[in-house]
Amino acid sequence: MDSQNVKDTVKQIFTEYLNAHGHRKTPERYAILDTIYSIDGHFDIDTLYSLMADHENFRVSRATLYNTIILLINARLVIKHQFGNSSQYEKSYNRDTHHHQICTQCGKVTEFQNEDLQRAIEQTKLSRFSLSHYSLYIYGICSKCERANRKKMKNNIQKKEK
Amino acid sequence: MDSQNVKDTVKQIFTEYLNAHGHRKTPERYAILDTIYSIDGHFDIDTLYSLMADHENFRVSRATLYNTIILLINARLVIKHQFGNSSQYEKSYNRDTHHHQICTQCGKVTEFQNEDLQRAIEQTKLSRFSLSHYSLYIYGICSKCERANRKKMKNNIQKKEK
DNA sequence: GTCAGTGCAAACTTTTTGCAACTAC
DNA sequence: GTAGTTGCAAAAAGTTTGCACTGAC
Repeated sequence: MDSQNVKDTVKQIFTEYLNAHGHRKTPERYAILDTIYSIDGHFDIDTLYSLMADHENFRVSRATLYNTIILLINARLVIKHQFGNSSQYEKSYNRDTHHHQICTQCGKVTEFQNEDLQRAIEQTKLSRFSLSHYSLYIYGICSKCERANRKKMKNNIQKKEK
Repeated sequence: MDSQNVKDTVKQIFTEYLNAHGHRKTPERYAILDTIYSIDGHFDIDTLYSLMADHENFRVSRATLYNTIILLINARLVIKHQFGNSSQYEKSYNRDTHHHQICTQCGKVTEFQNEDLQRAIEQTKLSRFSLSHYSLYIYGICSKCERANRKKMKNNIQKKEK
């Protein structure tokens, strides 16, 4: 599915959601949805705010962004993550299931896919709970920080030997 | 291992950590560690603050709690979660690996264990990344909210029929 | 004695809320 | 016309920071 096709489809899903829940179909809401589906990867409210002001030339208040994102989450078109300080979001329609690798040192988030893992999670029997979605966060040290640490440690030892 | 035994062990681990990193061994730090290892399940900074003031009769400032928690996380004695608004923490030494089920409606967090799932995650090959720990959050609707929703929906239909 | 650590309050950041103005229906 | 939405500013909530004081080493 190409990008425009996805945008049209999510627009339709959102319209149905708004209708079903008696919400109004405002231009702000569609502009926000469109912008979000132009973003690859994660974003936070501030980034979205700037993106809309700069590129789409459509100014919406932060309050509206927060309000609309809640609707989009309920409509299953956006998912919310909470690594780092501010909440991060990402589009969820037509995206491959993926997991997150987070470096505890530099905070860098990397996505990866693993079908076995995905299958294992989805096949897990949950008692008295109807699953909607899930997030797996794997914490550790990325190779870049690992290298930096080794270098640092080496320097420290050399200093001590002096 | 009984509770006192665990407390003694983590105290020892913390002491080693503080020594190794040239940090001071203050009474505040040990009181915080002790309180955390008296708590079952999750807690946030505010809860910890109240607990220490009320039960331990040991007043520490929030700033110190934040500072100390970072040390404890680095010493692998505490892990941090970020569901809901405020950061949640839990002790991590001598705890069984578990996963989290979060109700998107009422926010209730339930823990569950599943060895197959645990094995699948731990066996996942990660490229250029040294794993330290992981969190799996499963989102959905808990049975309680599910029931409430059904009831609500039923009422709505009855209202419309009038 | 020195400097890391602490408490306090102020600052900062992110998110929520109240209210007047606006507009989709 | 009316009630749901929006923008704005203020408030709230959580966390960080600056600074003077304290106490672990």
